[in-house]
Amino acid sequence: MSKLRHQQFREETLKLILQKGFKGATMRELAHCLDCDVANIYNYIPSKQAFLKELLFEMSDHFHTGIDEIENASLDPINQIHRLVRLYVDLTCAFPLEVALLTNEWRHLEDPDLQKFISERDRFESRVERMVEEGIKSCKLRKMKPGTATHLLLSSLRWLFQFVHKDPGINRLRLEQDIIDFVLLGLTKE
Amino acid sequence: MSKLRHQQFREETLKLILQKGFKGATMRELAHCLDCDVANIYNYIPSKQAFLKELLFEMSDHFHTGIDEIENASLDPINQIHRLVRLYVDLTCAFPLEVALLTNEWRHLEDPDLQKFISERDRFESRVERMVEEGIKSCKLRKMKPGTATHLLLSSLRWLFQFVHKDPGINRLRLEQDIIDFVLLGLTKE
DNA sequence: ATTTTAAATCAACATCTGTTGATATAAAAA
DNA sequence: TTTTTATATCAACAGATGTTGATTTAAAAT
Repeated sequence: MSKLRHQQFREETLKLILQKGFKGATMRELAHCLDCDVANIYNYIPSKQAFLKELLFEMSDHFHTGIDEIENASLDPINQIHRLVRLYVDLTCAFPLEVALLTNEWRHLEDPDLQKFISERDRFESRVERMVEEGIKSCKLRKMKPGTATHLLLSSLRWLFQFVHKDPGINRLRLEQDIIDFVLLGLTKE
Repeated sequence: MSKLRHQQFREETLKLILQKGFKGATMRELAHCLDCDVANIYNYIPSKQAFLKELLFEMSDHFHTGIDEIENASLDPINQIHRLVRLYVDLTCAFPLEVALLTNEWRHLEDPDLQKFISERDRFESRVERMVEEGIKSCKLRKMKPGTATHLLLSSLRWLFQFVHKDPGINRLRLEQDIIDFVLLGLTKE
């Protein structure tokens, strides 16, 4: 089992799914991209659905592990958000196509995986919301509804993979700083 | 041609597409939702693809018309961005499911419609970027790469329909203000 | 009352979908 | 060398997919 071929397979598949969506990316078209027969693909994965499931939960775990570390570092709210942004940027730069999958294709999971995924996703958002709440309570953050603030924060981060996809050689540190500035300071000159 | 039934058809279809994605929402399942026969649906639309196409370009036009007005009002950059946020919020509150379609399903268009859509979308983003550029040049906005600022701004707005979908009775004016504050001032207390 | 239009139903189509079983070749391990 | 393992190919299936044509019922317009 050549790791290299596996890697190439994974990348081509994710590229095609990004372009056409999970349901739109057919096994036959994928085989054409990989320049092999359809049946051959099943030497790499048990099924299309299993491929989706594995990658989604793998990425979900990465995010949860990352936020574990942030929680355990006992930082003040501002620095927690710093770290959260950095987590998102780092994961997106390391796995842009996988993050795109996470954002776009989770609804094609089948029950009970779908329900499990949704609850993990909700749990992640709750953890972020708790940080934001802390920040507002301690007056480090501007007073606003924590739910709204959390959604806006995460919404800003969700399309990061497009940056990285368009420009793979992007300066990660610069990107991190720009996003932190946007999220914390907004667009206006203070 | 009962307008009411048409409206109901449109809404059920969009709801199903939001839940399952365009390709995942099958005609048969849709028929089941509408409690009618599959063939009957074709009294309302010429084809699934035509339905997608019509709604996407309808929404795209709404956004362009909105930004036309903003450009013609000769406002300063800050107020232009105010108005842009309001445009997004208003359209999302008026057509939440259609905005979701615009965000999630455009890649299922077929050529040449797909190409046309993409170029319209790029044009919209360019128009926003021009506003942001103006703002930075005239020192009303913080100095940063206009491309990054634009993407972050639009990214924050893109998931608005989730707010509205979760809570249809949401206070539109309050939402507008919260978003404007986030986008312009960020999360921190100045 | 008659004509026209909309809305619904049924069975059926051609095509595309993911997936499999049997099998052959190439590479690696013993 | 022999044996095992990874990789590839072929043809095929069972089920799902969007869509159609012929036909009927219900409503609206004249």
